[in-house]
Amino acid sequence: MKRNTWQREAVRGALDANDGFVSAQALHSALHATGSPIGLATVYRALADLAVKGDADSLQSPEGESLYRACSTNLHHHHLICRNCGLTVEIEADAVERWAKDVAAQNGFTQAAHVVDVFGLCAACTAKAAASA
Amino acid sequence: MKRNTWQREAVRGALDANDGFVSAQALHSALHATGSPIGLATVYRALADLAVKGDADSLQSPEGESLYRACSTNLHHHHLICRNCGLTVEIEADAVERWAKDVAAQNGFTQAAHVVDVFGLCAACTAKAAASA
DNA sequence: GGGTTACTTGAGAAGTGTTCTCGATCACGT
DNA sequence: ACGTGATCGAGAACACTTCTCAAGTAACCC
Ligand SMILES: [Mn+2]
Ligand SMILES: [Mn+2]
Ligand SMILES: [Zn+2]
Ligand SMILES: [Zn+2]
Repeated sequence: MKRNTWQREAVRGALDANDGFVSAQALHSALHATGSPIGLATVYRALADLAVKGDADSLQSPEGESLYRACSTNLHHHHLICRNCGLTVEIEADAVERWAKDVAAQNGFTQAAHVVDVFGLCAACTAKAAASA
Repeated sequence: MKRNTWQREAVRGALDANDGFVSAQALHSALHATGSPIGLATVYRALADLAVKGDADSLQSPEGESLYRACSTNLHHHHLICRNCGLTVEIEADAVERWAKDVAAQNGFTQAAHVVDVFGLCAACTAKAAASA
């Protein structure tokens, strides 16, 4: 049985307050900035739990860090992520789903899972980069 | 100018001898097993160089480890990977390429890159798993 | 070939993200 | 309230990767 603690609520709240993908450490810093004394290990545990329960999506940044996000739907979908500010657009593509399943089956693979993410610079960050260049 | 050392050749050779994706540490172990005294840092450096030159493909395992592979083509493609034995099938899918480009453009994202990998259990590993179950 | 020089190597230290340990704390059913 | 076991948090431990720097050596020049 899972207990309700202010720590778990704080993590969920911080996730909800962020619209992009964030790392455990970034979330911990954000919480500390608001005065919360929550421990880093607890943030990691809470995020892992949320991901397992399906209440949060997680992915690895190109640099290998685990990022989390409270998504609007718990249906399977993918993401278009700004590598500068973390802004995220949820995308779904049945064609890609079918393709992934088919390519695995055609090669005799079972228990197939896929990683499909698109990283780029969002419009705002693109404009900012152009201005400072 | 980049020098030719037996270390670099050894890494390239070990990569070529492997048909699946392997980690730097696994490659280092394999080399040591053959009696090579090559250093771990050197393996990391050689693999990074190969990846930059386009002579090796790299991706992150679901566990966050960087894996490398000498692919048969240096054209853009993706992979179907056995998460048990590392066996890899190279796949290309123009439809996915187009989709990735379009979804980024439609949302105002620039400099889009995509991560598309399929992980599963190859036929052999599937059979082995069934037999031991 | 011998000398010069800058690139490369490797052992270990350091860095980074994440998980583990374990005594203290606290949620929750009774 | 109480008891009990889940949860917390500080720091240690871990796994992977990169850095440091003294020693080694490939490549260029003569
Ligand atoms: Mn999908
Ligand atoms: Mn592609
Ligand atoms: Zn952005
Ligand atoms: Zn396999």
